[in-house]
Amino acid sequence: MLGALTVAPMSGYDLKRFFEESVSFFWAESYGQIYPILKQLRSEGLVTATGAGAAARGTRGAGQAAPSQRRTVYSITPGGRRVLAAWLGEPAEHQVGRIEVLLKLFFARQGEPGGAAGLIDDFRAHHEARLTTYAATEARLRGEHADRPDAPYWLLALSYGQHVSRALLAWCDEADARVRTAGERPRADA
Amino acid sequence: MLGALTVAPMSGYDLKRFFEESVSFFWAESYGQIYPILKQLRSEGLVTATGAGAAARGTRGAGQAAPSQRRTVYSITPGGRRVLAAWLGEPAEHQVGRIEVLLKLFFARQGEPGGAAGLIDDFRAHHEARLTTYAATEARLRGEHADRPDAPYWLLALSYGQHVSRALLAWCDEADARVRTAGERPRADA
DNA sequence: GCCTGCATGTAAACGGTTACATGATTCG
DNA sequence: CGAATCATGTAACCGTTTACATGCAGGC
Repeated sequence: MLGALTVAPMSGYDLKRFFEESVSFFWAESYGQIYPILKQLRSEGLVTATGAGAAARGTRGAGQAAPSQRRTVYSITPGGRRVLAAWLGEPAEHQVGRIEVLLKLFFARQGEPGGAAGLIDDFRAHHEARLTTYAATEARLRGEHADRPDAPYWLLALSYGQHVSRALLAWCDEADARVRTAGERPRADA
Repeated sequence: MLGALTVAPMSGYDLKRFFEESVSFFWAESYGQIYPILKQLRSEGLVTATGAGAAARGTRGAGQAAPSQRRTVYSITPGGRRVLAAWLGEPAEHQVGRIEVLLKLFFARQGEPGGAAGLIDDFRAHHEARLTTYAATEARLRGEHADRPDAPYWLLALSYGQHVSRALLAWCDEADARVRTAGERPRADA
C-alpha cells in the first residue's frame, strides 16, 4: 500500500484499481483489507488523508475548491517512506504458492483417463491469454509510461511473468506429449 | 489428503511428511489442518481409521498383532475414491499467487540503490538450490519409484518446477543486466 | 537417563475473501 | 430516469499458521 502511494496519492478505491491493473498477476488486495489498513497506517502517521474523511483540522489548503468531494485521498508521509524503504531492505520470503493444477495432475491417475490432458489444455489457454495481456501491458509501459522513473522496475516484473508463462507453455507441450503416450495408456485399452 | 491416501494408508504424522517430501514445492498442509480434516473425512465416511484411535468396533482384523500401536492409520474408502475422482474432474482454479520478491522489485526505486540487485541475487540462489533438489528427486523417481503407476504424473509435476526454475534463472540474468546498467543509475552518480 | 523422533491434538491469532449496505455522481 | 460506476465501509466467515501441551518409543 505504501508503495502504491509513492506512485500517486490515492483513495481506497483507486488503490483497489491500482492493484487490479498493475500488479494483479502477482499480488491482490481486497476492500476488506484496504480500508482497515489505510485507517491503521493513518493512525501510525505513515499516510495522511485529504478530502471527505479528513477529520483532523488543517487538511484543506488555501485555494483547493472542494474537489469532487466524498473521496478521501491518502498520501504517503516521510515517515511512511522510511518504513517502506526499511521493508524494501529486508530480504523477500519465498513462500510456497499453492498450485492447484499440479495437485490435480499429481493424482491424475485416480481420475478419468482424459483428465490430465484436459487440465493441461486449460492451463495452456490460460497462459496464452496471459502472454497476450502482458504484451499489451508492455506496449503501454514502453509507450505512455516510458518516462516514469519506476518504469524499468515495472518492466522487470512484467518480464518475470513473461518468462514464467513462456516456460509453462513449453512445459504444456512436453506434458501433453507424455500424457498422450505412456501416461494415459496403462488404465484402459493397451 | 484423499489423494495422498491413495498412495498408501497413512497416519496424520505420515501425511505431514508426505506433503513435506513429495509436494512441498507446490503444496503444504500443517497439523492444524490435517488432524481436523481427517476427523471430518472420517465422519463423512470417506476414510476409515485403524489402530490407536479407531473407536468403532470391528477394526482389528484376525491376526493383526497390535502393530506398533498408538498410531491411527487412515485408509481411503470407495466413497472417498469417488469424491476424489469427482474433484479431479473439476477444472483447476488459477488463483493469484502472491510473489513478494516481485512486489519489492516493483517498488525498488524507493529503496536503497543496491536493493534490487540484492533481491535478484537471493532469488537466483534460491532457484539454483531448487534445481539441485529437483535433480535429486528426479533420480529417486526414476530409480526406486520407477515402477509406481503414478510415477509419470509425479515426474510431470517435477518437470513443471524445473521449467519454472530454469526460466527464472534466465530472468535473473536479464534482470541483473538491466538493473546494473540503466536501472540503478538515475538515483546516485551519473 | 536423556535426547531425538514419533505421534496426536487444540486454541488463539491472523490474514484474507465475500457479501452486504449505503449512497453519490455521471452519462446516455 | 435509470444504469453504470464511483466510493466507503463492515461483519461474518473461512482457511491457515503458530504455538503449545502431551506423552510414548528407541537408541546412545
